Amino acid sequence: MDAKGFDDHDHASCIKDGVASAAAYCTEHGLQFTPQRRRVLEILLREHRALGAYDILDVLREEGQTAQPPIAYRALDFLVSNGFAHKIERLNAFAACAHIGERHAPAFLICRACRAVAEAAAAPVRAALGKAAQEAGFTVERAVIEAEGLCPTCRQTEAPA
Amino acid sequence: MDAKGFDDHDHASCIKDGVASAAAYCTEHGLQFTPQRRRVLEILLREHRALGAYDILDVLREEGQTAQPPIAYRALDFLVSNGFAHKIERLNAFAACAHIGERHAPAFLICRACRAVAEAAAAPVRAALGKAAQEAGFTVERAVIEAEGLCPTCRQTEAPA
DNA sequence: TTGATACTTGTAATAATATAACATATCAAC
DNA sequence: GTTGATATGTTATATTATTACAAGTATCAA
Repeated sequence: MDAKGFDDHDHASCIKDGVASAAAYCTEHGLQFTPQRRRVLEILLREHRALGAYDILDVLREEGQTAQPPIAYRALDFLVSNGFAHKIERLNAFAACAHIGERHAPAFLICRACRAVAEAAAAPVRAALGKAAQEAGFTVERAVIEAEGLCPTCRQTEAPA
Repeated sequence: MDAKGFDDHDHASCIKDGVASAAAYCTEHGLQFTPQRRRVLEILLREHRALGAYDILDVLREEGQTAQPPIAYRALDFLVSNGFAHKIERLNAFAACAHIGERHAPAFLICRACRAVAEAAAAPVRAALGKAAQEAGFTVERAVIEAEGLCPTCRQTEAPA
């Protein structure tokens, strides 16, 4: 898994592929990929950033919808439950999944300067965490792994001249 | 570092030692360990659980104080800034540090059944995370590492008979 | 010991995030 | 087409957190 989000890439196809993958997954699993859910996923896919539920509501309202909070939270619940988006706990916000359809439990890399969020492979991290937990007799079921720092671009920008 | 919180231990001394360590640290660093801050730390130390800011306010009010939200958030900011408490992002809540005075950046083990929170050594976890981030050109400054699952006690209880 | 300065607290108001509850509409399977 | 499950519309409210400003307290130098 690469850390898409910090690299240049074809962002249009990034959105298109994300929606297509989600649609395919829904068909395959008998889930309803309704216009609302699709729209919220598209809004998230537009950015490699986490958006708050109310940011999403703002976008929906600009589009003319009368959007109350449950509209956003329900769609987000659906997207997160099915692996199309992730909740970033540190930000109380949501980001589109960069690898829809692939089974994965990533670590998140959050740039404090540009707010970009990327996913990184977390298997070794989870292994280390599982081991530490085991020593305490603790069984890990889920884990939040979120790093904050500087992405490559912002790191350059911040570097002393 | 052990994962105190799941083990039996002398909890009275646990509170006393925590407060004493914090007091010593404040003296040494020229910080004001005011009654409010001490009280909030004591409230957190009473439990090996994360408490919300409003849980703390409830306790303060029961004690007769007129406690508005900033009272709790200011004290918590102070405690977290100085390493006397940690914010548990997953819970939007705060837990007393189990190792006040020791430099550490732990992983948190959150029991979904009894809500206990323990700290576990996270050096290997952070190393793995740093490596994964580096591959993306990302520089980690801080990391949230929180595992949810079952503590040893609750695991027994949940086990099929 | 006084005044300057920084830090801490009191208090009211409000912002930001999230959920509950219930009515209505749509879907999907029979 | 009826029915049971799923999804949406809508109002209200709960929970978490911050802003702003006034007043009090500690610290330190002159």
